[in-house]
Amino acid sequence: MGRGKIAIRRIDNSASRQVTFSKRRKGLIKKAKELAILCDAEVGLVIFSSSGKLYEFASTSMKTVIERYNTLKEEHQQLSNPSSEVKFWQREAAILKQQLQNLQDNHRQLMGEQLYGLRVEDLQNLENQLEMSLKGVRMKKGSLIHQENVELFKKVYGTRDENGNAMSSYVFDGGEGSNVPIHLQLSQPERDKD
Amino acid sequence: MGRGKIAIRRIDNSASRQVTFSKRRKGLIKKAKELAILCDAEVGLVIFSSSGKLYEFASTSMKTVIERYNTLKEEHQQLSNPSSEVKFWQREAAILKQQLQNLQDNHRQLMGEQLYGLRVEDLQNLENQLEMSLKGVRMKKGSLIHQENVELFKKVYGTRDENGNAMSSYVFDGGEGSNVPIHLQLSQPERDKD
DNA sequence: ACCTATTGATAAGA
DNA sequence: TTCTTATCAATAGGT
Repeated sequence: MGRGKIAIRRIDNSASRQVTFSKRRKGLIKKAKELAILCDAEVGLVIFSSSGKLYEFASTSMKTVIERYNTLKEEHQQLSNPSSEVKFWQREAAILKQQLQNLQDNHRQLMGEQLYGLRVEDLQNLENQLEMSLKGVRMKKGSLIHQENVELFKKVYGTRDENGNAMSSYVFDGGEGSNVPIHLQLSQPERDKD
Repeated sequence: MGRGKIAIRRIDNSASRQVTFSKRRKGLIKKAKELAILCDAEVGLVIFSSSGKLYEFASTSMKTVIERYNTLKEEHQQLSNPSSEVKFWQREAAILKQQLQNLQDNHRQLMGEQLYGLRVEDLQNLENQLEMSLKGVRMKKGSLIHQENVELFKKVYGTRDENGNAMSSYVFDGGEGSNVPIHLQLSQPERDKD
């Protein structure tokens, strides 16, 4: 529903993911309200953004909805473990936080940001890494594009080869030492439905 | 959205209320799914029909969502229930783990690895990003090298030893492609902020 | 349940 | 973030 249709998969670009989140969250909550009013239903909706912020809607109250839900599900089993377990999870979280921090710094540098603490040597390493990555990406893109061309070619010319016509008359060498396997995948993977 | 617009208030006719409930419930759940996938959000949705039947959707599991919700709410009103604190840290760890996972995937792609699921379009975006990064890194390296040359120059010509002799007559030009490590490092790198 | 005229939601861009 | 607008998607009213 917009200037173009989009596939339902995680939006890579963080900024547009955020924008889409705002718009769709608003739309979703509006429709939840409408359903509750139009159809006299009790609705509870909880949304956590990827950054952990909470958004909620409840036609009555969230407490009521959750209690009704739990009652219906008869899920009242509580985990009962003491407080030393708290320390375990705190440590777990601290470790993960540190790893995240490191990776994020690394990532920002890879993205060409936050370069201020680096020495020439570090920058050179970064540059080399980026060049390697670029090479890999371009190679992959090249073979992918070629693959699509092959499929197109087959669709146009290659359909009938029972009568002795060659399926294809050209071969892709993969360029610069390409060792990417070529998958001829004519059909799209099925998505879930419901 | 239909043959005519309708006011958002309870539908009196029981039959059409039921029909509308079915249609909109389905639409609402679809959109909840899409939001979760597109925006990497955790979504929980509970719907009780006016006749009391339960319908639900959760991007992870309803149990997880409700626990996260309750934990967050308890946070807001002073924490420190022993067992809920455990849950809090478990959640914290889970969230961090997920973020780490996402970043790692992202990182591997930036490093030119794990390119197999991507479409040409994705690869093009990656390539563009890498080129931008490379540009930034090279620019930074260039200005750093220049700065070091200035420092060197000052040491060579601006500082003499006790006998008035120049310490060195060698001048480094630091041109493109140089990867000779030079440690002058006059200032310490700044660390992170929040 | 299926059909489509219409309204509603929203992707992209400013 | 908000506004606009071209397009795609959801659905109201019928069959």
